[in-house]
Amino acid sequence: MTDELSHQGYRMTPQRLMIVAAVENSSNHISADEIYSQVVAKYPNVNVSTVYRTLELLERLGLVTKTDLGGGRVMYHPVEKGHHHHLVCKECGAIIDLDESALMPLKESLLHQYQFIADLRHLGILGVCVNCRQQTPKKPAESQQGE
Amino acid sequence: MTDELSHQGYRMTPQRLMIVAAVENSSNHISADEIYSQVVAKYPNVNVSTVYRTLELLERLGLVTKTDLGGGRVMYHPVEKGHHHHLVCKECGAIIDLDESALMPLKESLLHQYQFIADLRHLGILGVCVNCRQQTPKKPAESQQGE
DNA sequence: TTTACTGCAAATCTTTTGCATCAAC
DNA sequence: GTTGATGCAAAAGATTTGCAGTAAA
Repeated sequence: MTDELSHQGYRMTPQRLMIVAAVENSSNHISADEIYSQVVAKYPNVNVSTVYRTLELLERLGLVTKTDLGGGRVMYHPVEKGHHHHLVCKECGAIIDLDESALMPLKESLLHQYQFIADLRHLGILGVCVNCRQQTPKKPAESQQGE
Repeated sequence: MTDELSHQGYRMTPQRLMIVAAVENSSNHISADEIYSQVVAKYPNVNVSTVYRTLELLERLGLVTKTDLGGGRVMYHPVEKGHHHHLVCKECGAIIDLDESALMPLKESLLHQYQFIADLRHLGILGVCVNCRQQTPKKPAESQQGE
């Protein structure tokens, strides 16, 4: 990503480097807020607006994608890590990655029945995961709400 | 809905009646903001917070569901009208209703392969609709990769 | 009369923007 | 030295909340 940036003539500032690193090191998806926290830890002067501006740039260059899983928090993930989808557990907030192939039948049926080209990059499916399903007791959900 | 409310001991205020009416009369999905606009037109004194509080109540009572289609606007729709899903066109913003049956195969495969109980009431699928598909082919990067 | 509901204003929370300054090239 | 990038503060947009007054039952 940094190569791509400098290649395209963008300046390589320490802030940018750290933000890019945060996105690249994220397992899969990361919010602007999480990136900000990470960067601030080592570079107390950075501002959130820089994070947003950098993410916007990365998105414009096609290096990261933005996903709105609902709940008022947009997630970012590096394109180079490939596409994946999310099963979001509404009990415990866990995010399970879903293989692309699981959605191909849906994509095809939408295309044939509705002539709709589904962009399944941005898909989050809400539900209940295995663990929460078995431990019926409701945890005082900490991470998510968007019921 | 009004029956249900008064039945449960909630007070029937004119504001509440109008908010409920707005939700019931909406074709399918309506935002808090749209409800507010409708209500304010006839009752200039109502406040947005009343709209939100009423929607929260209706949701708690299981009379409406909340759907976050992304883009920072939450949509509400009456449960009694049955579930439906949305195909959201990212070109023109059109929202196409999708029959529940189209998603049953997905729901089942998620259950079997991931032991995940998908709550498909809250699903919005981004993509490109028929009209926009036939017209100006815009961003080559996006439509090509099928990312 | 009682207290649930409302309006208002102010607070959140996430993201954006204007602007003067600063630093990458 | 240019001018693109940053920090700061303030704005914007959606939603929430504290509080005192009001009206439904």
